[in-house]
Parts: sequence; structure tokens; C-alpha cells
Amino acid sequence: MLLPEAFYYRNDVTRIARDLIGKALYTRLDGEITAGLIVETEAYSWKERGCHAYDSRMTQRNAVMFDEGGHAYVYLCYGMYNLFNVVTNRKGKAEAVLIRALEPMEGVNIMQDRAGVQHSKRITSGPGKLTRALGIDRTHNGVPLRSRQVWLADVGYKVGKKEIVASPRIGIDYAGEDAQLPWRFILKDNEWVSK
DNA sequence: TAGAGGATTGAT
DNA sequence: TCAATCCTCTAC
Repeated sequence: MLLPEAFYYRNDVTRIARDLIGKALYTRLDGEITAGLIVETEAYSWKERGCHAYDSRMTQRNAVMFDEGGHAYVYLCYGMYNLFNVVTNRKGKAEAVLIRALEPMEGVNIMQDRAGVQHSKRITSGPGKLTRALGIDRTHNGVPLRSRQVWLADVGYKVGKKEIVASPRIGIDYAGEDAQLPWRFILKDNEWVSK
């Protein structure tokens, strides 16, 4: 079942980041469907320094974060990796959830081909890797998450509160104190969580 | 318009 | 620990 628009409109990005654990991300590109269960996320908000839209500073790159929740924010990191985010909250309130790792569900052979490997290990266990596996790139920036190309769904996977572990976010030392916020969420003991 | 640096990754 | 790789943002 597609996640409803109201799921994204909520004014609490960390809650949404938690709720996304155990949901599924799908893509359908050239008729090929690939999907994975979300096992790791990070929340970002205009209120803190880790965020591209800190202090509500809008640039050409982050503009989609200021749009209505329920869109994709995809940008290039370190010159070679596309990172996929779920835009949340209402128009003008720049918040997003970075999807950091997936457990492969559907189209595993297609994902292996895109990763250039013969086995399924570790092909979606990181934010740069999962976009490659699902075929997501910057052409998907701004795409609605209820579209035919990219969508998020509840597949009936149940996650208990105790199965979600919070910790500081990765790779944002430049954010000072805000780097300590426990805004990274993982599905406990899942082998697909990033290193 | 130049220069610095980055929400990563995999090899050393 | 380090380089790959190039886009984005800031400052001049």
C-alpha cells in the first residue's frame, strides 16, 4: 500500500525517520522493478547545522526540500554518489529523511547487475550504494513519491519500538554540536545496515 | 569566476 | 588512512 501524503506532511521529521524503518522503497525504470526494505535512515531539519537547508537557506540544489512533503530530494555527494532523501513537512519547512540502507526485496538480480557483482551482499548497505542498486540519480530529484517511477509503500512489515536504535548521524562533523543529535535510526541487528 | 570542500566508498 | 571525482556554494 502506497504511503499516503499525510505520512509526509507531519511536522516531526525524526518521527517520520523512525516510521520509515520497515517501509519499502521501489523504483520502476525501463519496466524493471527493484525494491528494498528500509533499515537505516537519518533525519535533517532546517533547524540544525547538519542540514543543507540550515537556517532556511534555499539554494538551487536544496530547493526541493522547501517543497511539500512527499517528494524525492536527490543530490550528488563527493562528486560520485547520488543520495536519496524523502522530503517531509509542509511547503516552506525544509526537512528530509536520508535513506541510508535497504534490505533487498525485489529485482535482486537487476541490482546486482547495476552494482557489477554476482552476489547480493552489501549492494544496498549505504546511501551511495542503494541509489546505484535502484537506479536512482539526479534526474529523479523532485519526483513525487507516489509516482510510477519511484514510490514508498507499507508492505505489512511490523517493527517494534525496541527494534529501532537511535544514534548520531554519520559524516557531518562540520555540524558542531548538532552532529551529536541522535537522529540516525537503524533496524536492530539487521545485516544490511551501513558499516 | 576561482577555490574549497563534501549527508561516501573501497582499497591500502 | 587516503584518493577518486565533480558539483555546489561562498567570497572576491
